[in-house]
Amino acid sequence: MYSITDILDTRINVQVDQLDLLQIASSGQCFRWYPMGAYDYAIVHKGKILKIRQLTPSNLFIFECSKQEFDKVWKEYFDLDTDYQKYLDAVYESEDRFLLSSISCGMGIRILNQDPWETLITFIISQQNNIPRITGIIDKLCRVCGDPIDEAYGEMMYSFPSAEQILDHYKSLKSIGVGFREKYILDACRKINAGYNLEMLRNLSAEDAVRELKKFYGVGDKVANCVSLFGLGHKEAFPRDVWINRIIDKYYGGEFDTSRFEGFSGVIQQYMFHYERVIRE
DNA sequence: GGACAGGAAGTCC
DNA sequence: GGACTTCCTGTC
Repeated sequence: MYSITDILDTRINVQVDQLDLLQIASSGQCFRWYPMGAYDYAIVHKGKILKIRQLTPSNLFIFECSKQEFDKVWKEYFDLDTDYQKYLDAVYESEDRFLLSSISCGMGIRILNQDPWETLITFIISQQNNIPRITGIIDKLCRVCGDPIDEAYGEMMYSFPSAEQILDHYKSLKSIGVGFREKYILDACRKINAGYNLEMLRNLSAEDAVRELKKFYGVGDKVANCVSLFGLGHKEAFPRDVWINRIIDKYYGGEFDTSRFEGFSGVIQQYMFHYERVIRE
């Protein structure tokens, strides 16, 4: 899955199978990757900045961080302890033509383990919205409400704001451009500020976690599944958005059987989503 | 270049 | 089934 090939004070070299930064950056699951070149990114996560470079076309990566931080933060973020080959093998065995094309096209996509609070707000913002604009709104939200962390490539990076920080700047939400989603964001902030613990949703099944998340105002089936998949580690969560519904109509006659990929259909979903978007362009 | 219309990882009522 | 904020993108 991965092996560390070299350790220095401030960077470590890692060899990883099934990881491609450009693929993940364009897969629509994360919005805080700042490209510094196609295979060079500054990534903000849990108040930390990672500068990472992929040495293409190899599967070698340079993580600019300590060994300790790699073990504590980034290993989990990139899901490095998960073997993605077994997901690919399941698709090979299925002999499903659309999925075979999807994984071929999306080689190197992983499901990142992002922060559940950040994914909740991010995917509330994503509704009825497009990816470039989502990215811009999230960036503004962090600049206005978050804490400055450090500079990366000459630009200041900000943490994703807490519920309290967003509430402190609630008057700025309009100028940030969140639009009609403002009331949803504020409701989520108040719930979290009152002590709601999203982390506990990890202990539930994906189905129960989705049911709980849908109690948030402005969180429906799609957003709840995204939070479950990208923020809570529930790989069986299967977000159905317009793209996925289009795929199911077009290639599967309106019915897609997720039980073929018990426990990881969300991973398969991500390859499907990515492929349909790529071929549409 | 600048105006304009269409549409966007949905949800609520 | 219509309304919802705002702005990115393609088109003229």
